[in-house]
Amino acid sequence: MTASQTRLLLIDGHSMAFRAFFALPAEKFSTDDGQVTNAVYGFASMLINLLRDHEPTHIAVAFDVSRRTFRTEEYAEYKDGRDQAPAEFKSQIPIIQDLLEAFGIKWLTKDNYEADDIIATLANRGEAAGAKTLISSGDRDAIQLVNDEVTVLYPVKGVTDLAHYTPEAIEEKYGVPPGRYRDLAALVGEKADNLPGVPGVGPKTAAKWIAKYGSLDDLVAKADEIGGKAGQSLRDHLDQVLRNYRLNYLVADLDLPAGFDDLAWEGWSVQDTGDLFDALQFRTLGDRLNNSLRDKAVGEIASKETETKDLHARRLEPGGLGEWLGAREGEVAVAYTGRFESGTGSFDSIALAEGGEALWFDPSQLDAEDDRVWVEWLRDGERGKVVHDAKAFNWGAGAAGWPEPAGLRADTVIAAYLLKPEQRSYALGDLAMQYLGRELEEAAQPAGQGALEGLDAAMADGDSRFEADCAAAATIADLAVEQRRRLDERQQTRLAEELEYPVTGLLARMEIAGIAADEGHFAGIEASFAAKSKEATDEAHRIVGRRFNVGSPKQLQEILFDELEMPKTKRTKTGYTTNAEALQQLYVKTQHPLLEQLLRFRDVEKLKQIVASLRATIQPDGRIHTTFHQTVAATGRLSSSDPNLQNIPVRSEAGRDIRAGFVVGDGYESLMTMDYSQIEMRIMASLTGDEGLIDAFKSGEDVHRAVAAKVFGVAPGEVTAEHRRKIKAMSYGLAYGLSTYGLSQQLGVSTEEAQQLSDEYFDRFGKVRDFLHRTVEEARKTGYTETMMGRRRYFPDLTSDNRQRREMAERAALNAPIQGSAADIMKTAMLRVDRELRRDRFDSRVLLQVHDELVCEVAPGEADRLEELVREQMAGAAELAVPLTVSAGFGDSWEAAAH
DNA sequence: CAGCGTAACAT
DNA sequence: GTATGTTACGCTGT
Repeated sequence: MTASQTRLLLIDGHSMAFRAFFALPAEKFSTDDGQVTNAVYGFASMLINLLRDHEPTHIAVAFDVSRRTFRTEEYAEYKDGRDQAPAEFKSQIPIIQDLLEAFGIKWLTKDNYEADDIIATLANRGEAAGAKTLISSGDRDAIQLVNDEVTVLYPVKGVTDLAHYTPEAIEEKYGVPPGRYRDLAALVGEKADNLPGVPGVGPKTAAKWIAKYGSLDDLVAKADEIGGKAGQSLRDHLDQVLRNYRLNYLVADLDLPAGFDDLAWEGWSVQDTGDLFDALQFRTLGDRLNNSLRDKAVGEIASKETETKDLHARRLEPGGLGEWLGAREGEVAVAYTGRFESGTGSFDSIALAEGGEALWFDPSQLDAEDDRVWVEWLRDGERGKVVHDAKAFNWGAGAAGWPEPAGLRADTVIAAYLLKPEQRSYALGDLAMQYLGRELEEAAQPAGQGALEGLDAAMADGDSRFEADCAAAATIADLAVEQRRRLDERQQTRLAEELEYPVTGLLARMEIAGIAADEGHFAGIEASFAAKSKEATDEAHRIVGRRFNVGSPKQLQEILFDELEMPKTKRTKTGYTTNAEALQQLYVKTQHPLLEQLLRFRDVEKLKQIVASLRATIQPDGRIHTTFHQTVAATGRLSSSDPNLQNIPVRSEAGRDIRAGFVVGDGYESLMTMDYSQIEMRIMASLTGDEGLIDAFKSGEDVHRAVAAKVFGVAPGEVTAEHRRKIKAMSYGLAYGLSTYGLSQQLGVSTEEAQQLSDEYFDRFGKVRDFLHRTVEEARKTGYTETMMGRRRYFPDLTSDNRQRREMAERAALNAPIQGSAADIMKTAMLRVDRELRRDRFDSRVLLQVHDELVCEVAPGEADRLEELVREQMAGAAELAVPLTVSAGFGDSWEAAAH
């Protein structure tokens, strides 16, 4: 490119932003306060590339104003049938316009016209000024503008991969010169614009015709000569084709406020782009700008160390591990690959990185000396480690016979969770992009759950594997630094370092330990559930008079509502609900014996499935090793899967029978369960500071009875069971953001009665109402709620225009600090218990956590001491305004240990 | 036959 | 009305 030449860059802002919006996942690009930024990021990224690669002297970006244009006046259905652009997209357009201003780039709109018309006009002016013109547009209409001086850059994939549409490229792709593209488009139609073409005529036929007849005009004039179905079809749709031809013409002589000279680009503002990128939490675009467009910067670029340091990576030479580790001064980042599941795992490779140095090895190939050094390094808590998914690493370490790694200074998965707890994926590649703006090769993903599978690992050849692993380790190191900075900013360092990171190690041990299962017991109850299920099924078939799938809601609906003509229940998306509550109500109304059998079937079938799935997960060691997820529940709770041991039935007699299959393991004396009583309500009492509620807890009475006594103004002894039931529902409902409607449903009373109960409750416990109110208002202002230990959760929907979304967010915001604080306290308690158990060399151990309950395996002779220890550590896990009481039980099964 | 959404239900 | 995970069914698409 000669420096003297005039080069004009024209961008269709709307269409490129739209492409970016769908190319980048919205959930990975949003600011802490919930503004989605994926389109802005993609657009900025594309813009920087264009500026760097084409060095334009003049630039303009055109935007559509609204869907209504002169084209919709001629053809009302123009661009009809498109989905409404999502709100997450629309909100990004003004930000993109701010971005352009920070870049010193002119952007334009014109009432009644589309962005493409503006572009056509400006291209025209560019031509008059002797400029070479580039048009970046995702709209095919722009193709008609292509000539020797005008090239269209059309997005192929994403927004950074752009095809160069020169006249030759158009000929090649469409079989017509760009000047005839309109003719072709008129015949073929444009789905995106809701312009139907000639049925049966695609680009191939259209191009053939145009080649033969020269132009659309000539083709139309000789339409009668064309034979075949296509020819008839053309004659039948001539009006449509001519309308398409009129509409796809781009107006090239608009009256625009900016002349060609006004489009001259002077450069980007260091200050303004910096401010905007900060606000948008784009970490690396600024550096990319500095590096690729330094000479077009307006303002002073602050000097700064380059973030992408050269990495000196090498493979371990036998016996060299000690020397390499000995040279490390800071914490060492660990990346690993292999297979990991259900409390065990095996490593394929490990890469370590620190200070620009990386070391790679296959841990199964360590020589005796390196193995000794490695084990020693893992054990040494003074040697800091940073890992991406430490829990799975610990499983592998356990399986390899290594000591439990000590000195975990950061886990980049957990840190990402604390920073953004509702994010779905914390894969390293995503975090690298999100926090560092760094692309990571696919093969570099270390294998936690759901990461690199063995097959892929085998396919990656040795060199790419080595490089990818080392790059991953270096990335983990950089990621940890950036995350620590952000956690510091939010004062969440303690939450991370003193709570979440240590919990990871404990969870790994619990998962590795697993809980013993009585397979014989499970087999027995599964058979009994299966027999009962068959009974119910057969009986249901007999009543209906034919066989059908009792487990199919769809078939049930046909039988209940069509054949038996029962009253319709609440609607679901696909019909009418057949859930247990509805069936129960139908039974009350109709007394139909089929309903009894259906309910019985559902009940027993569910239990059967639970038992069957549990049996399937019993490992060869006779134990069930669940996986606890530390980064799934946005409130801070743990979740459990494979199998989920946090939803084993407890309320029904038959359900509790399942718990009897979880038993004490060999070498231990019993199981102990210990749980917090009404922890969420106690937290509420403490957070609200409501004296009445605090009193109720301190009175020593049953708390629901005490609260009911206050509400109804009677002595605790005079509270009826009915009173107590209502108050209990109300108290629990509070923390869920209860509505009077919801309460009335729960209690089976009128909304008036529910409203009255609610009023009476709040009359007596006013501070509770104030607190709930304040929580939501505060969250609306700051954008987030906070737990007792500073765990945050963001609620962008609190200011949504959509009532349903807003109210949903309000209820969740109300619940988050309560449920989340309970989670904080339980995690604290687990660590305290574990610390004491290890300090005093207990053989007993923690096996499970079920939100407000811990299940421990008791070593012989330790029961009394254990109970005292766990009770003390759980009760002392938080200083609340009310006592934090726990209750304990022992038994040789989980069921027997209940209390 | 896999993938996906829905309904149902366990905590 | 909060927060999850698992299962079966039945539709869509390979």
